[in-house]
Amino acid sequence: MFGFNNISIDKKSRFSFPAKYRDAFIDSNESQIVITKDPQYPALKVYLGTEWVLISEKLSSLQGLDPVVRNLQWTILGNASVCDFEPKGRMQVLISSDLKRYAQIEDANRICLIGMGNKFEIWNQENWEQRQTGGSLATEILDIVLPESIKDMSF
Amino acid sequence: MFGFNNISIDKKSRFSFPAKYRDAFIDSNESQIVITKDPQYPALKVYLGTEWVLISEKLSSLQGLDPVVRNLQWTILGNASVCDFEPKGRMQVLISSDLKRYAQIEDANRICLIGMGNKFEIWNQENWEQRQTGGSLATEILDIVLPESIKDMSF
DNA sequence: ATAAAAAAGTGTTATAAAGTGCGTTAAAAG
DNA sequence: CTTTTAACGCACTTTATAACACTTTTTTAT
Repeated sequence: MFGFNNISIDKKSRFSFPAKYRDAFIDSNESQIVITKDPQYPALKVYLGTEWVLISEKLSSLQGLDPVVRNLQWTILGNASVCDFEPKGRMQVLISSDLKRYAQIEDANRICLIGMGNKFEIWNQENWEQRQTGGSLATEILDIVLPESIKDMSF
Repeated sequence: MFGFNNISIDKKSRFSFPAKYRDAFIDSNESQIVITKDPQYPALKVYLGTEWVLISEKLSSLQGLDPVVRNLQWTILGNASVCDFEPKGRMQVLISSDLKRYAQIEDANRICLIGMGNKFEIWNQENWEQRQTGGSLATEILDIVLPESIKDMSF
């Protein structure tokens, strides 16, 4: 599941996955999609349900009394939106207004959906272009030393 | 049970869980909800009854002569408020005035309910936003070296 | 101590907003 | 030209919340 897609988002804040990914979803028997905040950029992460189980279980098992860990738990777990998903149907997914605001796509009727292998990212069109041309965004949120416990995790 | 929810709290200090969590509550056969203080932040922890049994039993079994442990026991166990809860009904829960004061939501008519997997957190809206945008709150209550006995616990 | 008043808690209903499902049209691909 | 895919529009369903009525508990005054 790779590649760049510029897709529409309807009045009710739904987008649908491009048909080219359908077989991959069917193969891994997905019935849920999880969208959450990217901890570093004003963008969203989109996980397959099966992948989400692994990530969320690992992250929530970490010691929350460590403030850095706690922050990541808040960002990733605390903003996750779980959607039912039918790979054989329209493959539509709703984006909550909070997540839209975070990714700066509140008023957009097009977004960028980028396939990154086992996950996707959703970007505001201008932000994505700026990133690609080497420009830096105003908001790079997580700029801190990571504790050992999460150094081996990839989100 | 993940994700951010900005929900209303009525004049009588009740809130109701968003409907999207209903199935999870029904599946794990919940009949009680426990609300207590967060030991580090001016926020509340919300546990499912089944989860609370595990946490409270483990925490109360720890050696109370250690002042850090003792403090956690006081905070978490000593402020717990158990509510009857019907997953098939309105899923309403009352917040006591003590807990409201602690979380700085005494006069609020909206709160943030954050799903963190096996538990929820309740935050005052401004505090939550400040936390998310990297701002630090005046009160980080527990900022000390943890004893071995609780390093493997996650609250 | 008792009655009245106030406060706290419980439950119901109505309505606007949010979310879902599906058919149709438009566009792109083969 | 035919088939598939993407986008749009509309109708229906579900959900959230405010308003109201009623019960129980607590407080106050006599």
